[in-house]
Amino acid sequence: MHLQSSLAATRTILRDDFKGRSALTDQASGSSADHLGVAGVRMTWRRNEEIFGEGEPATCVYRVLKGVVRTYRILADGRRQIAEFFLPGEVFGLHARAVHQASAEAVTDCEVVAVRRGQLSERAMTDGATAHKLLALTLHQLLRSEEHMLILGRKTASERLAWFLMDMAERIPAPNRVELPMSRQDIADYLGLTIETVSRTMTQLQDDGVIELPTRRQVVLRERQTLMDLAA
Amino acid sequence: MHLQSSLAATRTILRDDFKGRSALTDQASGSSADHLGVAGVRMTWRRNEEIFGEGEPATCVYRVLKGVVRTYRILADGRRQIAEFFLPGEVFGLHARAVHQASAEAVTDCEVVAVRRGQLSERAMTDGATAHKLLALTLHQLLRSEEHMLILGRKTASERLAWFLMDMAERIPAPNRVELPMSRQDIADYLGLTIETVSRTMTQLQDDGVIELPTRRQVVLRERQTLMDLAA
DNA sequence: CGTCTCATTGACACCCTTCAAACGAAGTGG
DNA sequence: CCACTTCGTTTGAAGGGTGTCAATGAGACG
Repeated sequence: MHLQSSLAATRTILRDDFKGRSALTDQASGSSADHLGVAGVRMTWRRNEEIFGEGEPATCVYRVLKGVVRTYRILADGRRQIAEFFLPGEVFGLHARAVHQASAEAVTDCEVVAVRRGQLSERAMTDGATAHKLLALTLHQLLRSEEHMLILGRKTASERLAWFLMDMAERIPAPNRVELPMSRQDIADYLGLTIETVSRTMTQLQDDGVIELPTRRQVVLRERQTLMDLAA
Repeated sequence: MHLQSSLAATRTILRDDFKGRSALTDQASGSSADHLGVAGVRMTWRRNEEIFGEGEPATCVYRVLKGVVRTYRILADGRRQIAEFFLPGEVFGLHARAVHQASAEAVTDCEVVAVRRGQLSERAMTDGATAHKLLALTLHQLLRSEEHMLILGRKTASERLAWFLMDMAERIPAPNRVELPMSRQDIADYLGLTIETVSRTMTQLQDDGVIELPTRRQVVLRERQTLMDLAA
């Protein structure tokens, strides 16, 4: 668990070093952009920077423009569960309470549009279409998290990884080749495994001819059907 | 896995035997009731009866009046993950596209109010308050499922069980005594464990003096703090 | 008192984790 | 351009927590 503890330490450093600064640059670079029919502020975050933390007041809802974001929960001893990765076009920060129940960080350098929750709910109150859209986004997330639960509760390491690869392949439209934006540690924390198991399972899938790993961040899907069967 | 397979078999039998019948009685006993500001139909279901199945058209949103409901997903080989238990007052059936993505069954004999999705979304379109309520319910579910993910991905058997017991204790208001409405198999499938591990862990907690098990369905919380610490 | 279902307990196996070391790619400074 | 460092990843060996298989036990019901 010391790996994750050091990760947490890194995070704290990053927060202290850069957060204030980017908060400024964010404001500076903040050209207005449309998001759910509400004017939003464009913001940029660096790799591993914290976007919001558990317990902070939830002021905004975000949409990813470029890059990838992770949301997660963490235990006192460093055990981390990544709830979701958000790719360009996807919306995160939808939370029930006034206070964030999870943390969000930039997996890669990224650019997002932020919309004030107040403005959004105000608009939703009067505009049925916006309310509907908001509900649809939330339901989509709920749907995904229920599938995620099945993965975490009932699937083996290779099944989890196969599901993950197929899911990424669907979400990043690219024929039989997936560029993974996140580290092995992120994948492990997303799938409820250790980094070693992720690595070993990757190698195993490669040895079986199911996938190919030209570089550490690239995966070639050799036998889609095998992956589909595993992921099912 | 044969235990779960036989469970599946039992379910099929129950579906074939009773579903048609209760569908009739449901209509018969259907007195109108209020739910989310929309008139609903009161329905009753027997223990282990299927309320809706994965893949069926999603016609209704439900609210529990009496009894307990479980929603779950199941794999081809019988592995089952229970997403949530719904207690009196709680709402289920939200998570849906046109077709249900999970199944729902009665854990105990139960009584629910069903509201047509069509009517509900129609009302939500024009009434901001209803839309807001609907969104809040969905966000609450999402919040719970994210915590559930943390449990499934990162916690040990005793931590899972402690969390489960504390959660049930909060939801069923009763001082230091929890009446479990569901079987060990249900608990196992909710927590991503086997029935044997649930049983062993229960016994262990009892041996440690943390809980007491007067009957199989009753749990006395002896050391709430210990449970809280484990569950955290 | 039998039967059925569900729960508990035991013995053993195994998948995944833990601990540890080696490896490799990327960046830095000489 | 090459050592050197650093961080992330891979690989190995060993151990443990949970699963599997099997038998026993305990309520519920007729």
